[in-house]
This record gives sequence, C-alpha cells and structure tokens, in this order.
Amino acid sequence: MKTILVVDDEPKIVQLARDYLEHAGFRVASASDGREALASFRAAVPDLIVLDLGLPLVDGLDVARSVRKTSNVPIVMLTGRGDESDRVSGLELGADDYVTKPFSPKELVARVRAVLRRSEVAAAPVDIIHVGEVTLDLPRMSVRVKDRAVDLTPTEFQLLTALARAPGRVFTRAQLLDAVHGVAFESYERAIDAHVKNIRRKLEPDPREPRYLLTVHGVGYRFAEEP
Amino acid sequence: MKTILVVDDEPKIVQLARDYLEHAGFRVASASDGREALASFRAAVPDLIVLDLGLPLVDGLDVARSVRKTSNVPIVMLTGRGDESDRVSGLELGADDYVTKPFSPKELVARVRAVLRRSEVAAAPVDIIHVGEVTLDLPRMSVRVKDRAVDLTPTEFQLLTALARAPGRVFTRAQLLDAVHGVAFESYERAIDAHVKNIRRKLEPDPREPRYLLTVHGVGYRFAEEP
DNA sequence: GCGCGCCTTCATAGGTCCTTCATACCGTTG
DNA sequence: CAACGGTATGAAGGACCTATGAAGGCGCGC
Repeated sequence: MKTILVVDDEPKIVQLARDYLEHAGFRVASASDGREALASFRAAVPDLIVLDLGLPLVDGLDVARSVRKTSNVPIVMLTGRGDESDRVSGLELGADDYVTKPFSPKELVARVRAVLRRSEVAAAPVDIIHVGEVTLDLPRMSVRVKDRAVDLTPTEFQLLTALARAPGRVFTRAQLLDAVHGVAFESYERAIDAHVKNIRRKLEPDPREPRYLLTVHGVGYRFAEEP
Repeated sequence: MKTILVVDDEPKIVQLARDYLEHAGFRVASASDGREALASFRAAVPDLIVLDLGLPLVDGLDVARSVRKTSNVPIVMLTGRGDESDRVSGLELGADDYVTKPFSPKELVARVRAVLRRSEVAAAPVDIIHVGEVTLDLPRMSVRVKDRAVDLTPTEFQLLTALARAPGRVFTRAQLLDAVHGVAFESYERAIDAHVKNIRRKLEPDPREPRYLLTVHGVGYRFAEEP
C-alpha cells in the first residue's frame, strides 16, 4: 500500500483529499505547515507528496527544495489558478504534476495515480542482455563493461548482439554477415574480422588478449561464456 | 454532443432538469427508479449522471456503487437540504458534486458544465516530463531548459515529447513520424531531420554540439539520458 | 483574398562508417 | 622446424548518412 503525504494549511482541503485518497486505497499522512511537513516526510517516508505552495512557517517551495536534497519522491503541487510564477518555480524544483485550486478530488486522485504509475514504469526493466561483466541495452543501443560505457557503431552493435545472444556458441563469418545485414548480403567475409578488431579495441581491456570476443581458429568467433 | 442521464422518481423534477439541460445543448436520457437507471446507463452510455439518492427499488447509493464498478463517469448528486449523511456517503462513492433540493435548474446546468469541464482536464494522461535540465509541460505544451522558456511548434513539441518519454532509447525516423502524425503516415523520413534541426536551434545552447537531441548514425535519434 | 507561420521537400556540403587491401603475425600440421 | 593457411592490424577509398539553408505548398486567421 502506498502512502501519500498531504500538506495544506486549510483543514477542509486536507480532509477532502484524505477522504478521497483513502477511499482510493492509499494510506494518508498530513501536515498543515512547512515545518510539520518536513517532520512527517522523515517519519512517514511517503511514496508521493501532495504539496500546497502557500504555507505558513516554511514556504512550500522551501519544503520541496529540502525534500529534493535527499529524495526524488514524486511531488504533486497545489497551486492557485493561474499562479504562473509558482507553477514555474515548482516545475524547476522537479514537481511531477500540478493541480490548480479549487480542484476536484477525483482529479487529484487521478493525477496521483498517474504520477505513481509513471514513476513505476520508469523503473521497469527493459530488453537487456547480460553476459558476465558485459551488458547490452537493446532499445538504447548501448553497451557497458563493468560500469564503463562503450560506444559502438550500428554494425558493431548488431554483431556484438548476435554473439551475446548465445554466449559460448561459435558463429561462422557467413552467419555473422547475415546477422549484420539482411539475409544473403554478399560481402567479403574478412569484413567481419575488421569489425571484431574495432569492437575489441573499444570493449576489451587488453585487445591483444581478448576476454570477451574469442577467435575460433578456422571457424569464426564466439562470445566468452560467463566465468 | 454530451449525453446526461437524469435519475429521479419525481416526474416533475425530471422534466424540469430535461428542459434546462436540453436547452443548454445536452442530450438527455432519464430514469425514475434505480433498476431503470442501471439499464439506461448501459444503453445510453452517458457522459454524466444526475442522480437522486432517494429512489425506489434500488437505492441511489447502490446505483452509484454499481456504476463505479465499471466506469468513472462523473456523477452529480441530488440531496435533500441538510441531508449531511447522504452527502458524505455520496462523496465517498466518488460523486463529483452535489445539488441540494429544491434546486435552481440554472444552478444544476452550471454544475453539470463545471464537472464536465473538470473531468475533461483530468483525462489528460501524462502531464510533466523531466529529463535532466529539460522540462516538458504537456497540457500547456511548453518547454523549459533550466529556467529558460523555449517556444516550439506543435510538431516539434510532439517530436520532442516522444523522445523525452524514453530518454536514452533510440528511435528510428519511421517511429518518430508515427509519433508526430497518426499511424502510418507516409512522408519523407528526412522531414524528421529538418524538425530536429529546428528544435536544436531553439533548445540547444550550441546546436553544433548537441547536448540533448543526439544523432545515432544510421538509425535515428535519441534524447540524452540524465547525467 | 492576403499575409503569415508551419511543414515538407530539395540540393549540396560535410562527416561517419563500412569495406577493402596489403602486410605482419599466429596456429596448425606434417 | 618449416610451410601453409588463417587471423590481426593499420590505412585508404568510397558509399552512405546527416546537417543545413532555402524554397514551395498548404492551411489558418485576419
């Protein structure tokens, strides 16, 4: 169950938000001024904060700034209608959404849900291949070796992907050409050697002594299996 | 044109509401008891329900509960004056507003309009995207870099949004065309290049050395991931 | 109907990447 | 160990891809 921290100095607004959010299945904590908000934030560790900007004692923007120093919990701002400057300041502090007052409680719930969904989606796994210390992120077309980012050209990336999909398996140069181009593209098989050389230069700690891209004499290449 | 379902067991009230709502440009369906209300709800698929709570056969609150199981269509309750408990129950079931009887028909129309307007606003799916120093405000179609506002055309904004939704991910020109137009709109893929150039000119501190919109040679473009 | 902004298209210049080749090196085999 | 075929490497040419400015066409508001 997710916890929402609602911060507003008007008790009626807090109560309205609390009713709807609890009915929607959230646990709700609340605070009526900035100081209390920061205390609640540390105590309750909410999954999302609904934050009014006009607060007594400590201003809402200061609360947001303070929270952002230690956390990137999603923040939904409450702003007066057309209060452009507050909205802009809030966005710069990393607010994830805003609701203008007076607001419909259902709209608030809808936006809270949407923001939570988005932050979950952002953390969702993607199409990734791990082989030992080497990681290939397909949609990003990016490669990492032990946290070191490696920059490959499209052909190099496709070649490496083909090999990494089946670690240990030996591929002939003809097979690798197929993987790199469409099927049956006629090309000099030695072109693969050149690509392997270039990949090794970028990927291997010591290209003279390959650890990942291994040569199989008289046959082709293979990706080293995990140790 | 929007359809309003009016549910009340007093024919005079239904007729009054119908007259005013139709005059305000709405299509009106009606029901005089709870059972009929649920049938009409399924048949007419209204955009909003005006619901009396004291109904024969099936109670108004049960109608609301039943409707809420499959839909979050806005509901405006009709309650007796000072009938506090009904009002609270109604709000908990997700009613969007209430009107106390006896009511002014003009007030009813005004509230129906207000609720519809709000629910349209709330239907907006995703609202703010942050990627590093770049912030996209979707409902306002506005873009900021650090604290500098950037003015984009509609196509440029959509293109940038598509890229910023998945920072780091590589998009082909065909995918970006799809994002900008509807699906499968045939167009010269190089048009994307022109838009990218124009966005860069507005967005990048130095368009010759892009920090946000990166080229992936032979493939397409991507939005730079946060540092 | 006219001006204006926007999207697309086009031509060209400049850049990146792929392939090829020549040569040096390595591994296998008899 | 010698000979042969396979592999590694650096350099260079050319094909392909991108950047950019300018111009045409379309729709929209005045």
